Amino acid sequence: MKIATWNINGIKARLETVKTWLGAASPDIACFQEIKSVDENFPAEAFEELGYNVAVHGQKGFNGVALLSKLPFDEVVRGLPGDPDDVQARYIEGVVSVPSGVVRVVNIYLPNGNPIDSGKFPYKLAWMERLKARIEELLTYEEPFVVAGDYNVIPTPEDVYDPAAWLNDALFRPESRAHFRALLNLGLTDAFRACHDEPHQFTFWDYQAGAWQKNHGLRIDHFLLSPQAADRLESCDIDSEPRGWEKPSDHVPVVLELAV
DNA sequence: ATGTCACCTGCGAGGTGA
Repeated sequence: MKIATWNINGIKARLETVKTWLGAASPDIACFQEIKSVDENFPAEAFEELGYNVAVHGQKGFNGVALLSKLPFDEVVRGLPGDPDDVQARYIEGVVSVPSGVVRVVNIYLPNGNPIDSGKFPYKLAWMERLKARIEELLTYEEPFVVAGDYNVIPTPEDVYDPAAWLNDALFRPESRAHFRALLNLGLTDAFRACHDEPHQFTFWDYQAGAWQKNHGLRIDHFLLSPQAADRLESCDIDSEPRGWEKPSDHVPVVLELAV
């Protein structure tokens, strides 16, 4: 089973690009972040024509996540549990049945957290604590699950082109990295790092200052796997090609293969 | 590098978020 995650930076601006990539890569499940659309305006029909079931958790103007699956959803959860006052659309879960049982796919758009002297940074860290609590709950099911998405966290200095330049950014602050490590310490596996040890493998290049041309990138889009999913890991790769296309997202897809 | 892009309001260009 092939599962993809991609921050598409606006479905309205990216529909043709996304359809082209889906047609070629043909993942069984796709996790999109930053759809920047309300549910009603998400072009579900365009993806249904490609053979996908569609589940959306959107909001007006920014944020928003969507799940596409060639298999029907047995269950969908919208919104990260733990704070009824949080209105930001950054979380959706879907469960599908596979020959070996079930696979749960958690799709997240983790808060950016900049600037660090604003309320956005504590919101990010609190969101990560709520995510940890949800993952602890899912671990009790002892089932395969993947937590895919734009984490807005650079895990290590090898995951950024110039660590010194990013020390005071919410994506690389020690607090953000510690919260990310706390997820790994629950027993989750960083799928990309389980498959690749080369430094400077990036999933995001800023639109500004020729970042793509200079390979000034970050690795901030991740798959974290439960033990039962990690046992089924076959491959995890970054597809950087779409970053060079016309009208690209600033992120590229990451693709995971699980034996199910 | 003050470097770019997408979306909002609302119809022109500035604000927000990344």
